[in-house]
Amino acid sequence: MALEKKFDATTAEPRLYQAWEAAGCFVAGANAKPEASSYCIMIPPPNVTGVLHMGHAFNNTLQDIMMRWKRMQGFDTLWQPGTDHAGIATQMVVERKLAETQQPSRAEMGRDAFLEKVWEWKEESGGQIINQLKRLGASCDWDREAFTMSGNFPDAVIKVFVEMYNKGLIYRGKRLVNWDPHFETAISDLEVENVETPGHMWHFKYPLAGGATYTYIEKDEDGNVTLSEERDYISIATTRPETMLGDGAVAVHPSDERYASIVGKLCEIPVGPKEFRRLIPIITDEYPDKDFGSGAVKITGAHDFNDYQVAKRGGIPMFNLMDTKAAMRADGKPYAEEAAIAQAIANGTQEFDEAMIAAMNLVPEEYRGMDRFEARKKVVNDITAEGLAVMTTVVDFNEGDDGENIQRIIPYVENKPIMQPFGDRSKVVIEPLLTDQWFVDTDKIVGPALDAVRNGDVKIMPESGEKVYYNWLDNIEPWCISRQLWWGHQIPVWYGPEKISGDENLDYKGVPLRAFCAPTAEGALSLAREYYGSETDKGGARLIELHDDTSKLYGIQNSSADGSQIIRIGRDPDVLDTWFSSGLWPIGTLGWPEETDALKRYFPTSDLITGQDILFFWVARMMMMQLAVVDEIPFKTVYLHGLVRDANGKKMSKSTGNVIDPLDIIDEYGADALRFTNAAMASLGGALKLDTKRIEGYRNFVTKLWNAGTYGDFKGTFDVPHADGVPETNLPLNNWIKGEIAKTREAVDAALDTYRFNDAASTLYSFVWNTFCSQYLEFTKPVLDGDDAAAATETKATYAWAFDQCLILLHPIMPFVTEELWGAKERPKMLVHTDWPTYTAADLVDAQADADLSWTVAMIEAIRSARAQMNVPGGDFVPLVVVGMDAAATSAWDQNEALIKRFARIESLTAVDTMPKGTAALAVSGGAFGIPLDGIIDVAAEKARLEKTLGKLAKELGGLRGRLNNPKFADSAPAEVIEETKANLALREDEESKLKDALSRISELG
RNA sequence: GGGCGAUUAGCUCAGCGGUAGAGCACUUCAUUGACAUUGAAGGGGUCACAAGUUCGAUCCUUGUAUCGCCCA
Repeated sequence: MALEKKFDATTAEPRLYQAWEAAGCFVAGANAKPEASSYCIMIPPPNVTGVLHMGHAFNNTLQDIMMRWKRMQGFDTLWQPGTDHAGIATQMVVERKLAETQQPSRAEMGRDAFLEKVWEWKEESGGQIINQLKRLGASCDWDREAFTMSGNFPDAVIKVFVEMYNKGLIYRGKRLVNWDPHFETAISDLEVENVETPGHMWHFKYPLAGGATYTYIEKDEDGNVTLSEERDYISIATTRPETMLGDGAVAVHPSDERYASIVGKLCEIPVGPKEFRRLIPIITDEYPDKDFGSGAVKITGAHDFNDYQVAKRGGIPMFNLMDTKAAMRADGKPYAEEAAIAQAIANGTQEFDEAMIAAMNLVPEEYRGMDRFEARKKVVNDITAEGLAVMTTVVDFNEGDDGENIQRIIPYVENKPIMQPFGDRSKVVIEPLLTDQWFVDTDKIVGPALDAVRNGDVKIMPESGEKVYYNWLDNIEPWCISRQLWWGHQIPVWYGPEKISGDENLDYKGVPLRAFCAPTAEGALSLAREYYGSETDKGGARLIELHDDTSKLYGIQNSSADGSQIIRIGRDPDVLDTWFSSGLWPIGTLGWPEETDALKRYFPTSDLITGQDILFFWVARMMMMQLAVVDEIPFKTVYLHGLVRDANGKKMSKSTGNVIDPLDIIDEYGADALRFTNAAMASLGGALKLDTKRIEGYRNFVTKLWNAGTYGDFKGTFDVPHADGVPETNLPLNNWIKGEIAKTREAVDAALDTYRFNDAASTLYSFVWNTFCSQYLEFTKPVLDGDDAAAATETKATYAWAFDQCLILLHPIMPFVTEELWGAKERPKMLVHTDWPTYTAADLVDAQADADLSWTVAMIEAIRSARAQMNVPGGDFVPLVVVGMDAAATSAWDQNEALIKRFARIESLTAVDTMPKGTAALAVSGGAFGIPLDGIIDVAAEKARLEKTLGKLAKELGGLRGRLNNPKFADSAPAEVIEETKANLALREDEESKLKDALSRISELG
């Protein structure tokens, strides 16, 4: 079969991929040797809404290289693919689509109908990334494609929740969480992006209760009084005035002398209707920074994470001011009533509990329903109008009518950058909000995850990743796992009213009090029956039912007409954080909790290849959860890589317009070129800057390989029948290339063994382009074109074999072009399942051939260099002379005379006693070689050339001699280093003397 | 503020105790022999700076400067 002149990636890639799939090449265990060890990679599941971007392309190229390599080696392989349901992202996409197509909104259609729409969307347009991965050549076992909302996976997720709940690793509580007002759900702290944003710091006066005053004294570092005045207020600085309505206290540092006299007193929140102003205590806490602002801070436990801690420590009530859209609350009793109760609490005359505080709305009527940012403006204006803003004096220079300076007194507002939290999906400002949420008690499960890495059971690469991992896990916070969404795994908890202790009465206060956690509704029912007592126990007086409207959440206590009691339990409407289910990806996709064959064979998995940006989101959580659930590590090695950036190192983003679409790249350059580029970029710890020039270069490499194929085809090497073994050879040329291939195979394996994809790629690039094409291929020409039939036959067979080895070794990185070339002759197996070679350099390197060919290559290069610099016309054949040629050189010459003559354009070699005048000298070992150029030599050019070479040599010699002359070097350096240095020196000295001779001879001419 | 990292050729990056490599770009030459998506030859670097360890430092240690990322 004759090869096409060019490789047509566009048509070949889909054809080859189909052939692999049709033959089941990627199925788990395909091509495994009997009794093979397993090798498994879990794909980092892309969002079901995802489209392939450069990061995926990079990540999956590396995984595919490992898979294909291991599969050829005969491991029992599994590359487990699948997608993630991606709670927020998917819900967002479907909601947007409903809006675009004028369908009822999510709220209008209700939970069940909406979920149906999501599933519809998923069937129609979800998972398009899967087909895009195929275009990249990803050799996943698609028969096993998983989805976090399908098959056994949801059951596994629910089971884990229930087990962790029963072990006390999951709890529910009212905590301050990051609230996304756009999606109206809690999110975890990892889903918050803190961005420095221009902001303001306002300074307000909180008047002391009852008009009390104190002497406010400020001192400098030396204790000298710089300010002393009577004040009837305490000055507070805040970036969030709208939260003042929920203040529970003002805090100062215990060592702050300025305020010591008023600690314990009450002050007034200077906002809201004057007759209902609340008084709050001035307390001490370690949190305020004396040097920041006035040193006094307002404590708003329900709206700030630092304040929350202070409020918890100090037993200060936390008043929630906002609704789920982060607008000022509009529910509850009139402000006057609420404020009175709050005042009673502050005075200590009213007891309070969490539920009571949560129900209170301390937003004055005039603010109710207002957007939080509008409310901020209004608070500032109201306080300023009342004269309670701290004022400052500014001077407008030369602005007066007569050019004089004007002094103005204005409110003191600092313009300063503040760290503003944004939702990573919604991009709106996150509001800390006090809500009931489910948490994983990470403190209890973090230990084994840390130990597994510390003791080396799991290795993270690059090593710096381990440090980052420790740092995060050592300081881990509880993980908020409930989301107020519909798309996801609904929390398997049903609520009913709590029993009053020791009594059979039920205490229903409108909030869920008793949780029943079970995998199914039936399970929850039976837990509830057990708890409340069954109907028969109560003489038929009590009936336990499921409430069907989960959005109403909670169990309801009813009494029916006959006096019997009906208790309803209702399911928690919330769903689990997507990362909770992703955290179970390894066991979940392998069929857990069933003891499946796949689980036994492939778990724990081998390598995890993923982006360092999800080390915390995913890797750490998989570690914690797998260890918590099945007490085993999920994988042995984690390979972390960076973000793919553009050629200038900029993050690719739509708004910058620098996004490179991998599918466009595949269309233009072919998947192999993209894959090779990815491999070449993948140095451990390096930045990933993608330059299309580089892709173009590797596309050229694909062409180079193809052309080496067409050369072979042209010379008949594809007529040589396929053979698995290494061919027997006699010609030095063929002996030599076998050794070179063995060295390359070892280098590639060593590189892939240590995940140095870039080393593997550059080894192969350099071998194929330089050694194979520029040298070996060229050197076969005289033989294949020559008269020695036996030599030609041997060389044809060797070329065929050697080229096959190139295809095999390149296949993991460039599967398409290699499979296509492989298929150009009859083969026992497709390349994808061809055995990876195990020959070694020790087996195949022929020392003599190696030395001879190296010398030959050096000789050709030296002659070409001299010719080019001496301006000897390229086509001319010139004579070569030598003085004192040694045995090694003679042997090498004899073996490879034809090659040197052909490729360096030499007509003859003559041994002479002395160099003829006007000879261009060659820096080659084994004798003083020269090209006689009498008459045509450019004396000046030759002198310059020799001097330059001598200069370089002198520098090198200086270093070598310096070392050897240093007695300490001889004492301390290892023997082989000394030997090597000595040998090197001798060689260089010999070269130098020959060149010096040449220089003096040429000088005679000039 | 805490943590992690980077600084090597014009550009993008490898390397790593024995004074430096690749690709691209650049210069010169080559055009019927697998390949112009090419071939041949060549220029270009006190490896950020300073001190230390060492026989020897681009590499190890410490410090400085600049830049990046993550977490507050």
